[in-house]
Amino acid sequence: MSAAGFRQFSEEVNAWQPSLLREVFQQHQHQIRVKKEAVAVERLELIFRTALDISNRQGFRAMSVRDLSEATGISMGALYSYIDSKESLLDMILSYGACAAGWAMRVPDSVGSARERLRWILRAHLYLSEVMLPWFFFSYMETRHFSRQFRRQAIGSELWTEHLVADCLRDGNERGEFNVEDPELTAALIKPLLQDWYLKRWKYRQRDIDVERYTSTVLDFVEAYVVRGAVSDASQQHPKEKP
Amino acid sequence: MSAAGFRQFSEEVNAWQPSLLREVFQQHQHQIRVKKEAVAVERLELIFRTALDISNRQGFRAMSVRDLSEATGISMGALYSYIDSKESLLDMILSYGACAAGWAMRVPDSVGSARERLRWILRAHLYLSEVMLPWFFFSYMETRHFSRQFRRQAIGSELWTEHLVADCLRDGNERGEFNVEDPELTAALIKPLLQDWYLKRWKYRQRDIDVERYTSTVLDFVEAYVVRGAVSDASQQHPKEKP
DNA sequence: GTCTATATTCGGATAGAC
DNA sequence: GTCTATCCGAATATAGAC
Repeated sequence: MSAAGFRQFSEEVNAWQPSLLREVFQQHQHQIRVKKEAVAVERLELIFRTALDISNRQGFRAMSVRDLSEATGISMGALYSYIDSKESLLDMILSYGACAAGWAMRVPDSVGSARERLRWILRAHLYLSEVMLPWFFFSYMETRHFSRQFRRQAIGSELWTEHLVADCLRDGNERGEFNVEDPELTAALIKPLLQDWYLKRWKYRQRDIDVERYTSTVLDFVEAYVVRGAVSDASQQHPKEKP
Repeated sequence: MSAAGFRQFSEEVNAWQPSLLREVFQQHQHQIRVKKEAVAVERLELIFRTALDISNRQGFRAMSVRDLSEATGISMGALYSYIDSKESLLDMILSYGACAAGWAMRVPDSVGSARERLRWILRAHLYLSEVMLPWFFFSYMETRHFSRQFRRQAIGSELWTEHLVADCLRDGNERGEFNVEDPELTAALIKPLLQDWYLKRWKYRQRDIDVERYTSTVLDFVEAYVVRGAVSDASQQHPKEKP
């Protein structure tokens, strides 16, 4: 998956959505009484989208299945033939997003410089969270209410991104591109900069800051710290963003 | 309020707790049937502490008043003579924390350099959130479930800190201490670095990172960006932390 | 596959004895 | 001021007709 311009990234992800939904349907067939894939996938998309929307305003627990029924226009009875329980709805929503994220965040093998890889990772994370904003917000805010199993999963994915960044920083240190005293702690500090984009989306929307502007500012912010005092620092003090 | 060492800061805040509780009691007397201040203040402290604890694990909405009754050892009936309703409990908890925050974040007039003022603000915010961790976590996570009125209040206080930082950055630009292209956006990016401390406390505890270590890393991180290319940059490239 | 109607559980709030 | 017992509305989940 390339992370060049946001427009292109967004189109690539959206082109994948249908096959993601089919995968979720197949993985959860034992919880879904409806058998026709075409019908189910269409309904599931509506159910997930609506559930995320309501949950992100009121919280998942506060969303009654009745609310969901009314908002989707699907009756209580029918709804319960797509979901086994409210818990299994949560289950499906989570694996839906996790599938998408796992797929979109595959770092390409093209080595390149550590700096370029760092940019790729941060950019991909920000772009992905913009495309799947409701899911990212939901996942962050509801994690602590999950069952043990799901919570572990969510925390694991939080740490996974962090390790990806930390590895990149260590690599940059070795190559003389970066000069980072504590790569783990630095990676930990970079994470909330990525998360703020989907947690405070309302604020950035109000201020007319789009995802590309935010991304390039974060990259600047991070790079100022990580290249400070590095061997190849002088030549790249104020690098132009390469799209 | 000084923000020198964390220990000292913490003691100063804790010395104020009793009078804060008394103030909350007096402000909410119309919702509290119990009249003796001494009794009420002691019980309220227990109620708030326990409510924050349960809410931060399960969410405020998921915490039943029965849960709270059992955890505090106060019967349902007695509990309802301290709170008018679950909503008014929320009300009291919020003003309790807001009082404390408003009091502890008064920036001292001693001008000093912009850099020193920036340090003071960030440090005070981090230290305060460490002392009142449960309240900060609660306030962040539950804001979106609040009623219109409380939500405005919470958002206002989010923006207030941000403006404080933005002003400081603009001032630093004028003095030639900083070189920040967009003070508002930069302040917006600094905020999540402060918030991560109380949102992911478990992670930092696991890694044995204490509040002073975290604070000095954040200060380094932020300063690398804001002083980059500033007039007085050269002389202060790698400043030692002054306690 | 979808609907309406309902069984059952749970949580907020109160009454009234002590 | 504190307790026990209870009311009542709301939410999950299901039964059974179409």
